[in-house]
Amino acid sequence: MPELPEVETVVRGLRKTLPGSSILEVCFGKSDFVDDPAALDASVRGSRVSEITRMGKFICIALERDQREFAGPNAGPIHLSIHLGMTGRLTVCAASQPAPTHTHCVFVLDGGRELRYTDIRRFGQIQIVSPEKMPEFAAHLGPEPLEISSDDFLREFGLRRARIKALLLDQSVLRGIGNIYADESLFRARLHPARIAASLTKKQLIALHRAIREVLTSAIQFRGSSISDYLDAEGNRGEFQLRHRVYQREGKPCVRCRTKIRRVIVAGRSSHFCPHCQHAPRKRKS
DNA sequence: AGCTCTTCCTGAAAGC
DNA sequence: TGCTTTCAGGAAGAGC
Repeated sequence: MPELPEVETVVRGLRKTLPGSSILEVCFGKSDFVDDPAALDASVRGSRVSEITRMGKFICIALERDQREFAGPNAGPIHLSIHLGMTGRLTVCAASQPAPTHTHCVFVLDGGRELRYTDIRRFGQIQIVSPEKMPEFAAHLGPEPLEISSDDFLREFGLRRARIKALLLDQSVLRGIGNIYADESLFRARLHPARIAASLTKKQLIALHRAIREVLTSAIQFRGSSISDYLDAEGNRGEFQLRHRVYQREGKPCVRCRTKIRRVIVAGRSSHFCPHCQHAPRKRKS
């Protein structure tokens, strides 16, 4: 499932071919995951891609719109914001290539190309964000985990009474971390996912901050983790799944101590950890 | 504040 | 073999 490293890889792939492209029209398959498909088409039809950035797990495609074509309040730049959900894929390819099943949104480009959004489960979302709505959009998201300073990290986590795993998954605390990288970071920092953030020592929090940076940086280098359906913008698999130390390794030996990796539900999510390296917190309830 | 439960959706895997 | 059930999970919202 696409998290920060996967989305970053997709964005880097899109940057190779998409900037400067014109969008001729948008075609939908199933469109129940889009608020207003007709409005989306009207907003992007005739626009030109300027730049592509990432905000947490969101792909932001900046579009320039000619004043002559987009009159009045409809003129000016906008952002196309795309969240891949669990199974979303975004690829650029020749229109002549057969579209995979579950391709639900096609941006027809100049030069006989298409930007295709394929999403088996349709948990993703595609929306238009105007410049004036951008601050509000960004306000729902915490800092980038690769940019937050250790001081800010300590401040954010040090006082929270929630379990550390829940906080790592909370996009308003940090943007971009999902289940894979939460588990992998906690393993590397040797912290049990159910630990209360505020109960952690400064040293432990610093170790976690560092582990997050290391895991995400490494995962980006290996172009993400291809478990389930993830493929990058060029249709390639990532390789970081081969380097997972706990995620989806239930019952397999810990790479550090050979103890069997366990899986429990924390914050409503499967959480993989080594019971020897990551000590459970003191019992809070039955 | 933070927890749990529910909803959305499909396909893989388990159960019978 | 073949059908039915269960489960996974990102995010948001409800209710406690």
